[in-house]
Amino acid sequence: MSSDKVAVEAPETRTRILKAALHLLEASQGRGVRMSDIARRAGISRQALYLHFGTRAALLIATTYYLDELKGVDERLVPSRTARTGLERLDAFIEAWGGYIPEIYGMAKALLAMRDTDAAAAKAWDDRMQDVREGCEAAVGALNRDNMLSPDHSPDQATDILWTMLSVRNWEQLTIECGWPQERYIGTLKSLARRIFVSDGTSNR
Amino acid sequence: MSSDKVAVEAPETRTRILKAALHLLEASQGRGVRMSDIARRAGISRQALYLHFGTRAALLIATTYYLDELKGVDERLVPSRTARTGLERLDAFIEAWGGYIPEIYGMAKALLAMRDTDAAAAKAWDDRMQDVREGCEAAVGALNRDNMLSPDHSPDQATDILWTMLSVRNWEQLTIECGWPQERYIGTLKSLARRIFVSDGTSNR
DNA sequence: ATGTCAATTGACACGGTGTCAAGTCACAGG
DNA sequence: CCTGTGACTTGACACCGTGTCAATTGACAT
Repeated sequence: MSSDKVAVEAPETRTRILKAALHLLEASQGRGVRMSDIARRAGISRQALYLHFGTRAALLIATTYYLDELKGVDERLVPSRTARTGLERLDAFIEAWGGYIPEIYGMAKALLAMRDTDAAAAKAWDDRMQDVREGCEAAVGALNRDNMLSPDHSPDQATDILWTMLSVRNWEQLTIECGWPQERYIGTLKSLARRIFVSDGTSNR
Repeated sequence: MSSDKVAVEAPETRTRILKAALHLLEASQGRGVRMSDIARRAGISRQALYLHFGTRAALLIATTYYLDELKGVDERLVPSRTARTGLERLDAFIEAWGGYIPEIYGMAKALLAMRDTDAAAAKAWDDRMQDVREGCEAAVGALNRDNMLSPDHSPDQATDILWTMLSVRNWEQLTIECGWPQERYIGTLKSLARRIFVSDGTSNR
């Protein structure tokens, strides 16, 4: 019925490619996914891939944006942004980002692997991480505004520490290498963050 | 004077190779070091490299052993092993390992990059990290024996956390990306570890 | 009929690792 | 002195994965 242009039969090659890339990256934890694999799964020739994305890095980067859109990063951050207290904000942010990591892990891993060799990939990754850092900064700032930030750390340093704690690598090490279930990861990180950043004497539990 | 076999003129090709690899890995932070680069710097042909090390991974792995020997890892760990209290042991271990990281960073980075694609490299890296983990376990155990381990964490979980805190990646993020000087890295990690693992009420400073 | 757009096929360049064959050179022992 | 032997050299080549190019096809629109 409703005709607009092509639709239905050909779901926009470009998005078919992105879906294929996403699926493969997820399935293989980001390791060993070649352009030809993605092409095959998208049902096109390897060369046609390059008609849409000039470079493996470009495809990977486009896939991250697609993924964000798909998973609704922004909405997930609403609880954090609307938190009333600094403590709530810290918890909400850890929950949101910490819960997002496993969903993007394959992508992240692949992009991270290119970071050392490809400048565009490096920039894309660093931009993303900068966003996360801003989230950390905001949480630390909220804590500070509540006079709850431990005097042991300046806001900047606290941001550095929180940002590092919440890195994809740390998630990987704790869940995949140490075998922690996701809930324990989230729970422990929340409690560690409180213990580290929230000043003593004032409610620690 | 003293003649043993060859010596002086030909410093054992093998070690010349290892030295070359080491130098290049250090100088380039482990990125973009090719077999041909190492060969050139060692003053031999690329193919001759393969007479000594069958594989890039094998060469990298041999280089880590050489590096350990050169830098005397074992001696560095003596203060940690001979510490009288758990607290001392924790501090000494953080100082020893945390101080070792910058010296092996280039190597580590190169090995880490191969980890995802090369099984031998993965095993070598994981073995090394397992050693570090044992150091963490020992420190946590000593703390526990002193009844100083915070009841918030089981020894196993505490080990996981300490091990993750002390990862090369975290060192990289804090010093290289956040620009922390090495002393601040060591100092902050020590204080974080105390804050996290040492039970409240009993001496925190 | 013409043009254009998306895609196809096949071929090829490049960079890096790893392999192979043949040759050189020095130094040993009979 | 001749003959190994071992370390090394040179040159060529295979394999992989990325990226490029040229020629072709088929569908759709004008």
